[in-house]
Formats: sequence, C-alpha cells, structure tokens
Amino acid sequence: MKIVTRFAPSPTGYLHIGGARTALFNWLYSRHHKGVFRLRIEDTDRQRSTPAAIEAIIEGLQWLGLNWDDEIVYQFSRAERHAEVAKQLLAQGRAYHCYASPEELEQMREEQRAAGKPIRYDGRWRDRPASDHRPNVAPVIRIKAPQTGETIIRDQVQGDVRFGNDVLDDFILLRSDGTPTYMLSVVVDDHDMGVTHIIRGDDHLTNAARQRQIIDAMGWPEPVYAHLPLMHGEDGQKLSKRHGALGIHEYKDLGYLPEAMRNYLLRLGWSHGDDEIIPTAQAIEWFNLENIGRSPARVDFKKLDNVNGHYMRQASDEALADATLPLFKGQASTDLRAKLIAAMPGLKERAKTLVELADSAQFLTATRPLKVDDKAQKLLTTEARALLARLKSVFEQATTWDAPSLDAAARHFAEANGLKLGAIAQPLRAALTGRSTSPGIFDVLAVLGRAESLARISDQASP
RNA sequence: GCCCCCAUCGUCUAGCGGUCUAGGACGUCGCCCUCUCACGGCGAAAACAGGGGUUCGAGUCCCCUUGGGGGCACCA
Repeated sequence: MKIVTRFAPSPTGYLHIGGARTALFNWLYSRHHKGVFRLRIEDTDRQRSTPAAIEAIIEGLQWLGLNWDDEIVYQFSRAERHAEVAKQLLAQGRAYHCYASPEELEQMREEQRAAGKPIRYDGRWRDRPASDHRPNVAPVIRIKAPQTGETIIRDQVQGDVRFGNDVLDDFILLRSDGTPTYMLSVVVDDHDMGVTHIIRGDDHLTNAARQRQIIDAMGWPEPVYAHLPLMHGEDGQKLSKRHGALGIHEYKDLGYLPEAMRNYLLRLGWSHGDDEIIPTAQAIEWFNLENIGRSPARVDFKKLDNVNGHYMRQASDEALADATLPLFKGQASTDLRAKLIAAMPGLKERAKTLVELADSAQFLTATRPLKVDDKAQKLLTTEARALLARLKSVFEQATTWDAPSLDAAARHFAEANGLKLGAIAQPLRAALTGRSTSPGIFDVLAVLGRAESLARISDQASP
C-alpha cells in the first residue's frame, strides 16, 4: 500500500515551530516509506485566512527543504464537494436538519454549565419529524452520531484511546449558510486525497473520535492516526509569541541552517537511542512512529545553537560563504565571497549561527583607513589605546585577508612589540568593561574595522 | 464542570520487570589543549513527582493523588 501523509495548516498565522515539526514528521514518514507527502491549506475560515500567511507557510516549508508532492489542495475550493457529502449523509439518514438558533444553543449550554453537566448538543432535533421543520429558518445539518457503545482510536503514538459514544454529540456538518465545518472538510479531504496516515498535533485527538463518526457513516477506510504531543515554550508554558513560537522564517533570519533545524526538530519528541546528530538522509532511513515520545517537549535555543554550530563546522567553506553573503546586504560581491571563503576556516569554528558568522566577518568589508570614534576612544584605557594605534597601522597595511596571513600579521606584530598574541586582546577586553568574553583576534579586527560596532559594545558596557 | 493525553537530571531524552549503585546530549562547573575566543579532550554536580498495590524483584505493570497540557463553537 502506498503511504500518503499530509500537512494541513490553516493560514491564519505563520508557520510556527510546532507546525514545522508536524510537517517534518509527516515528510519523514512518507519519505521513509517512499510514499507521498501532500500539502493542504485549510483556508475555510475566510475571515482569518490571509494570502500572506499562505505565502509564509509555503516559504517556510521550502526553506526547511520539506518538498511536497502533487498540487497543493486549497480546502475552500472544495466546499461544494464537502456539502455534497453532508447531503449524502442526510439522504442516508446518517444526518439530520437542526433548526435551533445560535441563541437557543447558547442558552442550552448556559443551563448545562449552571447544572454542572457536560456541555454538548442535546439532540433536540435528532428525531423530529419533517413536519416540524421551519420553512423560514435555514437549518444546519448535524451528524447522527451513535449514542451508545464506544469509539476507539488506535493511535500509533498514544495507544488505544477510548471515548464513550455518550460523550460525543451530534456536531454540525454543514452550516446554515451551506458552508462545511472543519470537521467535515478534513474528513472528506483526507479521504479524497487518499491520505493513509494522519500525523498531527495532540489537540486533534478528541476530534479524531468525532471524525470517525463521519468516516464510519460514509463507510470509508479508517486512516492510521498518530497524534503528536504539543510543544511548549522554554518556560514550560503554552507555546506563544513570547516563548519561541516564532515563525519559521524568523529562525532563518536568526541564522540557523535548515539541516540543523531539521535535526533539532526531529530530536524534539523522537529518538533513536543515544543518537543526537542525525543528518536528514539518516533520519529518513530511521524514522518511525514507534519512537515518538508521548510527553510534550520544550524548545531549547541553547541546544539549537549547539546543533547549528555542529552543522556549520561541517559545512563546506563555499556553502557557508554563500549562505552568509546575503547578510552583507549591498556589500555582497564576488570579491567579498572570495575573502569570506578564505577566512572561513577560522571563522566557522567560533560561530553558532550565520548571523554570528557574518558579524565576526565584518572586518572584511571595513573601509580603510580604519577609525574608532570618540565615544569608543574614551572607554579605552591608555594602554589599550596605544596598542590599538599600533595595531591599526599594521592592519591598515594588510593587503590579503585570508586567515593565515592575518594570523601571521598579528603574530608578527606581537613579536615586534614584545607581546604575546593573547596580550593584544587582553587590554581590549579590559577596556570594554563588563564584556564577559574576551575578544579573539578576529574580534579585535572586527572592532578595528567597525567603529560603530565598538560604540555599540561600549553602550552595553557603560553603566 | 465533563472527556482525553502526559509525568526519568534545569532542558531534550535512553530505559520496553532483574544486566539501573539509572546511560547519552545540551546547558552549568572544573581541568587539559592553546597566542585570545572558539573547537576538541577529560572529569564533576544534576533525575525516576507523591502514595498505595501486583511481583521473589518496579524507573519499567495497575490504581489514586498532585502537577502540566488538550478538547467540549454555525473556529480551524
């Protein structure tokens, strides 16, 4: 059997890290089984769906390298088909018209709340004869769900989850304006798209029981379910804007590599023994549903940084230079690219993100003669200032910018002045009070090359 | 309120009844390497939420408590 998975985000916001992980798992599963991975945009909420969000989702997936198969399905465009299924269910007696007004239902729920009873539709129109129908009111169509027995979702992650059918109510399939509800649309689309495995967030677990009512009523085959635990922010609270629920594009802007992102996301909720660094090809080979964890995971930027650093060190100088070049904005050029590649061996060892890499490579674009502005000057100790002046003269004359020759120049300078190389950095650090890390030789160069950068650092350093 | 899910170091996790005086990774702290930082190497501190069972034996199985999370719309 051909495995078909799908990722079905609703374009009401940007693709966040939780959604990205869901997409990754679906993608991995289909690739492992040489199956199909499809993308469906659930845009039936016309109020909240935006073209910008659709764009962001597509770009995010592309950046992550999660390529989908076949055409993208836009759920809204399939509304007629969804309505057709609702009517078919109606004709088969598996659904019925309900004329209760929203106000009436709200009152019903209010009473249930007050009485401490479970909140659900009470089936008031379930068995009413057609003669009761109100000609001047547009009805909704509700599923006629079984009221006894139980529905068991055989979930690949959560195990068998049982729901008493008495807690499942007759939910709405088709609204009074003739548009389908989410519950109907998903089921119909998954069926029509041939989806065999539904891998999605935990928040849909209880929905699965409802959706099964439709599937059973239509006599369609049951898909295999795998409900992933939701992700939490760094503080353990619900994922929100403050807690790392950044759009995936923001991770790109932060300087993370797609490969690292995939590795990090994979390990968040899935494991393969003690393995940590799992390149994508290996992940495809190993991925399965059995090893998905059942408890929610928190995002951890420190770990992401570490994984990213690993992939950066592993990347070729050329590839890294190309990935970093765009960060130089207008200054990017083939000349700069060559310099970047030359300096890369020394640069990539100490950067955790592309942004850090670009930052420490700023000296490459410094216009000479180098200058340090007054504000920064004032913060420097006399000793450091003198050293800086002498250093400047050396590096102003430097013509080649590859790491070895810079290193040689610095060494030469140190020897000529009777200093240890490390000593060049030390006074600078002393000058920049409060800076916890001592600047390396490249940092010194960066400072020399960027007066504004020094000013910025001193802003942070001064009380 | 009702239904459902979850619970091992700070974090991600290994563990699928004995081999667990609980392993790995990130982070933290030492030491080493070294011209600084970083990388790398070595080492340390750090966890089975609590209580009952079942069993010769429980981190591993069952129940309860507690604590998190999700769902209960003419949203998706």
